[in-house]
Amino acid sequence: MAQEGYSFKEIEAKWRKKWDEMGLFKMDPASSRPKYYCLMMFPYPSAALHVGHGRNYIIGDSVVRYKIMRGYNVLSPMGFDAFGLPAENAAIKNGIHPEISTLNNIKTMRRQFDSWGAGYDWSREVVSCLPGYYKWTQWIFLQLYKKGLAYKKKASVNWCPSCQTVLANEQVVDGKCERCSSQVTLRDLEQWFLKITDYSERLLNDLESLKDWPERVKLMQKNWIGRSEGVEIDFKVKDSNVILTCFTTRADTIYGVTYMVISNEHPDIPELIKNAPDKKEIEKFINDTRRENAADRVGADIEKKGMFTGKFVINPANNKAVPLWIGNYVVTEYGTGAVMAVPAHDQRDFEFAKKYGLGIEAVIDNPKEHLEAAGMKEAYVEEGIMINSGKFNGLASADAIEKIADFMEENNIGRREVHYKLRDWLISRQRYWGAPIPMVYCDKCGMQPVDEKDLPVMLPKDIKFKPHGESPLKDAPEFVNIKCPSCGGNARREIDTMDTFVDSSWYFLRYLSPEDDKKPFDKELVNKWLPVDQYIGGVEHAILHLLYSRFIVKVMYDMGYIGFKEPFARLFTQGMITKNGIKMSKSKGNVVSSDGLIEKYGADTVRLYTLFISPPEKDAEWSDKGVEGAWRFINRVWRLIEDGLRLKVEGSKPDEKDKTLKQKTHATIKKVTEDMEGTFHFNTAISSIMELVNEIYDYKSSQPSALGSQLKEAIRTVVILLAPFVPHVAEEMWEKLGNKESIFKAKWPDYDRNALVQDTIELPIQINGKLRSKIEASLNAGEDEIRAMVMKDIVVNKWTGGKEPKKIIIVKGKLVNIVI
RNA sequence: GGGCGAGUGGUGGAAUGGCAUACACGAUGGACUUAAAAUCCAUUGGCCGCAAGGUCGUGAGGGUUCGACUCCCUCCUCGCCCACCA
Repeated sequence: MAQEGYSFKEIEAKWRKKWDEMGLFKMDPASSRPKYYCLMMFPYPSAALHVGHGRNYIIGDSVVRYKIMRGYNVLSPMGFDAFGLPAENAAIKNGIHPEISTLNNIKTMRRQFDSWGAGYDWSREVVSCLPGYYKWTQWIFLQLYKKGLAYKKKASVNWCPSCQTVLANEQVVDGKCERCSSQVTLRDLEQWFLKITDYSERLLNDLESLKDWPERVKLMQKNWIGRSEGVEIDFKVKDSNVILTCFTTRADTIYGVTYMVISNEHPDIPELIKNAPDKKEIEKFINDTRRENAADRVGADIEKKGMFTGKFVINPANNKAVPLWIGNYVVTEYGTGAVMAVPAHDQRDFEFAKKYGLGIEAVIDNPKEHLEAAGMKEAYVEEGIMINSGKFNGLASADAIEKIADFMEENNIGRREVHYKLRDWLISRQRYWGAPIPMVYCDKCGMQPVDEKDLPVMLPKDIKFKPHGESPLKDAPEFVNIKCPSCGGNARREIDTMDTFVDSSWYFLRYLSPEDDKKPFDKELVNKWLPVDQYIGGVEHAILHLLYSRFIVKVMYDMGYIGFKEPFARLFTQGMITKNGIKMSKSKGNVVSSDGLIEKYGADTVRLYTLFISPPEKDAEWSDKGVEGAWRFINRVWRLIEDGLRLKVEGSKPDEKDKTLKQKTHATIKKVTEDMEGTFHFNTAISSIMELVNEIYDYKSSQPSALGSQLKEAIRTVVILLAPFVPHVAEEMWEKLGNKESIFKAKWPDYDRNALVQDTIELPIQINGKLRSKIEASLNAGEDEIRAMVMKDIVVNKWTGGKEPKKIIIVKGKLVNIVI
């Protein structure tokens, strides 16, 4: 229990007030110190935060405080990603307007940030649901529209029947709605898209420039963009004018094509089947499988289904006619929606061919074991030697890919192409609580953008929250009905709002001039402060949020609004805190309230434990007992200060104990500094400080009366090194040690290289067996003694037996081995 | 199915080629106390041993090396991301 110990309540309140007064977290625009922009992903405002949330902000705050101590002019802003579904869903349920609940939650969250001691420059707060912000989200939409990067099309979209809204592909998890877990269905709606696919290549290539991003995140982005090089090949449909183009990365298998299969949404289907005798059946098949596809985004192991169209296509490589099928396993949006099927060398085609009795023709031979098409149990997808492929026989398949591509291009039957998995970004939401899309529809003049000077398009406040499949804005006539900006006649507003990922794709630019009502961001300021030096957030945003932000930044760059191409120079993704092995959530009933713990132990204890629990990029299991340990440690240091104040320093005789303490002190500075600069492994930084504290206790108990000056330095060092982690109590201790200024004005200590123990010494020497045993016999000798022996006996070369040892291994002062 | 990561005491974890288990939690015993709390001290991987000490030990098996938790190969288990992307 926490009743006996330092009085954290007073101390924490006292120093928070001080920091506020001294403007510790206010960025100084006039400063000449080097800048450091440390950005936390701005949160969605939710009511009750737990220790898992706390971890994110505590990590960020520790970095910020460390950088302040290192003399940087730090920008550490905070804001709120305040539009979004939960507030609107709550409004439907309990009738409280989203704006009211959201602003209330923001208030609560600000208080909780405070309670963790997390410091921000609140004068720069950004709240995405306020008109002063979403005005500029709308402005960004208009810029994209101007550039032809925003367009509308009818699209088959994921529809959540429960939320009554459209979901992005990414919001569909295992065929279910990410938020409410209802089964997702398909719907055709006119939707707004942003043309992120225009930037596929650059979004991919520029990943390389992001040296300080976790490889894992870059890989996820890379896979998401999904670039593949291949060939588009034209197949003429027999007895028809239609030419079907398919995309393949395996042009080497072209001679093995035994059928072609197109998606059930392929645009040429009506033309292809218009005279088919079983047209009705085919149409039924198409409708059935489309419905299944929608329901079965689960993916896993859907049964492959297909139907013959009655048509044949001509393989341009060998002029053979092969049947044309419609299949449920062809992805409409990828490539051309048509696939040349090579059952012998593609597992999916193999399964399909087996099921429907289609031909299997081997054209790549396995060099290890000859392939017989008849006996194949699965497709052979590896490289090999070309067979049954006309003039390409005998080539290695990898070479044949190039040769056949050349052949296609020369004969104008195909061409090299690059395709991406990345799809355009669907931003329309049939929802109220988001930024209205600034477009107008006039019966006479058609669709047109809202004039920039008329922004923002304000969200009306008086709204009925009754889901009916369209935006609630439809029921706000004063919003919908306006005069056409061109002809002045009757016109309607767009009633869809934007995906909140649009809001969050540019907020980091707004922090530099949050109040500016003339422009979204200040070119000069953002060019000075961005890219963000350190971005910190959850790995769940590793793909979408980061990709969208990178996209918007590139567009702004292309339009000349900013001078940098990537928003975030360095990225850190932290793990979440679990309890009983699962993520904390109200519904699971495993939430550890941070307010309660802070009440009991104070913010510093909660911070220390949170940082100590595990390396911050990993998930970590919460333990209430562990908190007690952190509390004990802080009190242990606290007592050290109080004792230290009573000590009389005797400036005399530094002995062996002083030397050890000095070594430990400097080793600790080195360790903590390296962890702060590099991996953010606060857990090992803190444990090394704990070791130093233990060392100090040892020192004290061994020399209770005569205490050297080394003790003072060690204690002072402990306090400074602890400051980023437990700022309040560190300040208090710093003051007790007689310092007048805040510890955050103190200089972070440099370590003295000479004071450290040299870890390993490698000496190139010669040696024979006799000396070896002699040295081994003195393994416990000090480092100097071993070295002396080496010098005396070996360098003089008296023992050389013709053998040349590679090195002597001495680890931490002891001979470990002799390499001959 | 593909990609990535991880597997170390009772627990969280440390060590990235050099004393395996730092630091902390928990546990056991002790000191202090009328008692409790707090604090301090000792022990805490397994096995053998009264002890000194010995021996085995980082998911399993093999390899490289004077030396492997660490590097390489095969396999097992778990986690995350993607998933019919031709």
